[in-house]
Amino acid sequence: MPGDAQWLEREELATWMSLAALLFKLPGVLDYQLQRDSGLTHFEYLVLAGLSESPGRSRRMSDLAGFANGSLSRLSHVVKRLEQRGFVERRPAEDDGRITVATITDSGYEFLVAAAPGHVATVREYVVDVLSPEQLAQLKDIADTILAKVDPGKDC
Amino acid sequence: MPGDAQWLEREELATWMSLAALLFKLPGVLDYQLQRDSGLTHFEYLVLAGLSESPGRSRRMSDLAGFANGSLSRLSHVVKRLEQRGFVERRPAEDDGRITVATITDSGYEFLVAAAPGHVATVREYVVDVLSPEQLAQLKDIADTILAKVDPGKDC
DNA sequence: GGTTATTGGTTGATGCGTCAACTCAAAGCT
DNA sequence: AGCTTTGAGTTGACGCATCAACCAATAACC
Repeated sequence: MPGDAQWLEREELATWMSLAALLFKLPGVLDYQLQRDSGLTHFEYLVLAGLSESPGRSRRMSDLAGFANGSLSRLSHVVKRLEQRGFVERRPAEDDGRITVATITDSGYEFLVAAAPGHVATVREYVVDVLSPEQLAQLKDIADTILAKVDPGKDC
Repeated sequence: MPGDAQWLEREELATWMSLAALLFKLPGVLDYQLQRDSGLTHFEYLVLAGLSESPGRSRRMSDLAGFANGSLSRLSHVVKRLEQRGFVERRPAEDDGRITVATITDSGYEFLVAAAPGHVATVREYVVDVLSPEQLAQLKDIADTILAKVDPGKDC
């Protein structure tokens, strides 16, 4: 029923359908490229990237989970796999035994460096380079606005 | 190709990180609400919605897969589950035995109608109502632009 | 100071998505 | 007609994410 808060107006619906389609398809494109060229998930890539740019190439698990936008549980599984591949190491923090600190290894770092250009090129090809500078700015505002609602307390 | 081909500028990177966070988190919010309140996936919801608004409440599988932004394989699995729940029926088309036509049942339709308000409310709460009309228009343009690159030949 | 609560992470079962292999039907070809 | 090719959809195995239960270490509290 149009006009009712219970439903979406035509314009609203059209926008939502476009966004929904984007949410379904864009992750697939990114994962496909990374998987094919580097055997990495987008999430795994973010984990390695998050470690590589941290001081000491190390980061505690919760922090890393926040950075990579995933749950701690998910991260734990993923880091275990990355550890088995020799890309990451884990050890408890000295001052607090509850905390686990993950560190990217040299081979993990090399692997990331090898994977990065292809990933960046894909991000450029499908997102950055198809939008105007104005649209990029708009997109950032829009995404941040929604994220503030979805995930209050991060960023801000 | 604007910009340095290999890396992202600061602004570009910030935008991309925001979008990436959105891609990770927004689907979770939507799926969570639908799962909790109706025992449906967002994808399942789209499948039922796609059927409900089609003539004869029926649609062929490939068409439905396109509408719901998923692969035919994925749809086949999902429709099998929905069929087991009594929400959907499948039968081959009369004129072409290769084509499978899916139809939403009455109980599936009732179920969808019961699930819709909560889903719509969530979409409003996290997306539509936090953005200005201007931003909604921008978002649609942006999403469609990216989708045209991701998925050339659909829409537009 | 000993018990309880809380915090940080891990683990295992379950369910869904993906990929490749497969089936069946309809055209194409000769 | 036969043989092959293409198109539409299904299936099964495997991998990953989620959820809930769990464990360990620290902090709170009396």
